[in-house]
Parts: sequence; C-alpha cells; structure tokens
Amino acid sequence: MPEDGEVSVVIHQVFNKIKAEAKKLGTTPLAYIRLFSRCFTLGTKNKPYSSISVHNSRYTESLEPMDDYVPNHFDLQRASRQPWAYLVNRRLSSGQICLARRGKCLAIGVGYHLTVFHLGLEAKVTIMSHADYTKLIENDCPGSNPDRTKASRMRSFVTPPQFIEPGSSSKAKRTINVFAAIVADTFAIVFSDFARLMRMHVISKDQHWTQADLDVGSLEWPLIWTTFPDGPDWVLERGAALIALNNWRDGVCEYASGFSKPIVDVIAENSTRVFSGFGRHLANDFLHYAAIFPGAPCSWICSDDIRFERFKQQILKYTEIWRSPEFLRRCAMLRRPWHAGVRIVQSDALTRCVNT
DNA sequence: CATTCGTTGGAGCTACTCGA
DNA sequence: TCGAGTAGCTCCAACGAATG
Repeated sequence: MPEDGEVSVVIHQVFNKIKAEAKKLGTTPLAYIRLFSRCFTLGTKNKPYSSISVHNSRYTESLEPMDDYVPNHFDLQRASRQPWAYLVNRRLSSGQICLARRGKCLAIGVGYHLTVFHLGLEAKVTIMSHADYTKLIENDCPGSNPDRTKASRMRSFVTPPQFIEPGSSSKAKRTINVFAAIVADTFAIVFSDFARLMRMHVISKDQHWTQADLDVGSLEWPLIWTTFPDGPDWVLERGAALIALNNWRDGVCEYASGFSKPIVDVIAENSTRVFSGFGRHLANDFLHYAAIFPGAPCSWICSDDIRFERFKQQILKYTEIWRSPEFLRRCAMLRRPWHAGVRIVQSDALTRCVNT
C-alpha cells in the first residue's frame, strides 16, 4: 500500500532532517545501518519467504570497524548461517546518508551498504530522536504468531508506555516490529512493519556509497533496482516511462496477452512495469482523477489516438502531484512521530489532501 | 489465460463458556 | 438470565508461485 506519494514523503522528510541537522551541527551527520533480524519473517518449509537478500560480491568484511560491540542474542541466532549474517554480527561503519527512489521503492546508502526497501503491505518509515529510538528497541518479546516456537523466533519490540496514545485500544498488545534503522547521533530513521511483509535487498561494496552512485543514470542505477523492479519512474525517468507506455500500447493493439483486462488491474498490478509507483490505491484514485471507468479494457484505452494521448497526459499530470511542493508541504511536515499512535495510515492523509 | 495460495497480523465479527 | 471474556473464524492488503 505505500505507493508513490508515501515514498515521496519519506524522501522529503529524510532529506530535510539531514539538511536541518547539518545546519545545526555545522557538518553533515554520519549514520550507520542496524538490522533487527529477530523481527524477520521465517517463512515455511512449503513457502520459503525471506525479509532480506544481499549482493556482496564486491565487498570485504574486514573493512568494518573492530570493536567490542556485542550483538543481540536473538538477532545473532536468527542470522546464524545466513548469507547476510555479516550485517548483523558486528557494528557497521558510519557514513553519509544517501538516498534514491524509483516508483514505490526506496534506497538508502550508509557506509559500505546500500539497502533497497520494498515497503510491501503496510511498512512505515518514522524519523525519531535518538533517545526515542533507544527506548523503542529496549525490550523485545515473542511475536504474535500462533505457533509458539515460531513466535519466539519472530520477535516484536514492546512499545514503551509513553509512546501509546491515550484513549487508544486497551485490548491490543502494544508491540512494534522494527526491521531496520539508520542511526545517527541525534536521530534515527526507523523501518517498522506490523505484518512483517516488507523486504530489503542490501548491496555491499568496498567503497562507501555516495550520492553520485544513486543519481539517475549512474553506473549503479540499474543494479540497485533489479531485485524489486517497478519500471521507470514517471517523474525521474519520464522519457523511459513514456517509451515503456508506448511499447505497452503497441502490444495491446497487437492483441498481446491482457488486451481485454480491466485497466485498473493492469495499473495496480504493474506486471507490465509501465505504471511505476502505482498500487491498488493510486490505480483507483488515478482513474477517478482521469474520469476513466476502472473496468474499461486496455484495448479501449489504446485503440484510439486521441483517447490514448489524453490517458498519457493525465498520467504525467497525476504523477507530478506526489512530488509537488504543495503536496509535500501539506503531507510531509515532520511531526511528533507518535502523534497518532504507532500505525499512522499515511495513505488516508494523502487521499484527503488530493480530494479536498 | 484467470484464479488460488501462501507469506503475515490486526480488525471485527459470531458463537461459545463461565460465574453470579 | 445476562453480562464479561474469549476462542475461533473471515477478511484484507502486495506480490510471486503454483494451479486450474
């Protein structure tokens, strides 16, 4: 559900936080990434499912600092014999934070590691003070999986009482699953997911990641997005997105598979990699915005020049909304992270912003 | 080609037990 | 008889694999 707008908000907030800290400190803040593998999914025998994958053929472990850091027991246990254990069993080097996004995906580089985040179903990115972060990860407990053995390995963090909104549900077990955090001296960017379905892909290399590595069209750019391909970004890679759209149209006009599928499904599923940044929310919202019946077959959109041109122009106009200063001013202002409880449903705020 | 399943957790509902 | 408490169930969301 976190779609184009939510990712824009995160990027904007992180960028502004770094800028503000740099101004206050007089120097760019340094950070490191910490992974909480005790919260990762286990999958099953029949259905292997992993929260994390790595690409580390360009990386040497001995580059990381040697100190007396003691990793968490449950994190270590979960990481044991995993190809990504090197990210958990030591402290990782600090570096400048660099950022990239493409459609629904988000990439953050610090030190030797770049992490590509696929926010999946309902992951949430929260910027908080270092003090709040420390309190948040202080106590863990078995998760809520009905299988007790699994629950003891798929753990959750106990939400400190001061973070619980007064008057909110007294029944619910107040826990949070923290998958990863980008930790600076004064603040932390925390990735949490109540359903644990977010996924990460870490690319490690022998040189620190730089913002130049993450610029559109860099040598690294194609590699960064291969694990979670969403297609060319409608704002950052407009030319490539338009070419992909035209190729899709050609296919539909040649009666390629899916030519009679409802347009709303094709946009939401994005298996064509043409509708980057769209998910179920934006697919429906966009078709409302463009005044197109969601059940209209793709062939109806593509078969007429004027109709298709209008469709194309509406995508360009619509996708701009989520990067506009007006949207970011209204939806990406930093507030107290716990203002509305742990689960702030961002997409509702986005919908309201557009519809009012 | 379309549909279902399986990886998750919480909401929301029904149906049930238990004690007063 | 009636309430509180709770066990158990369905549903839902993204997404890829498997199945019909």
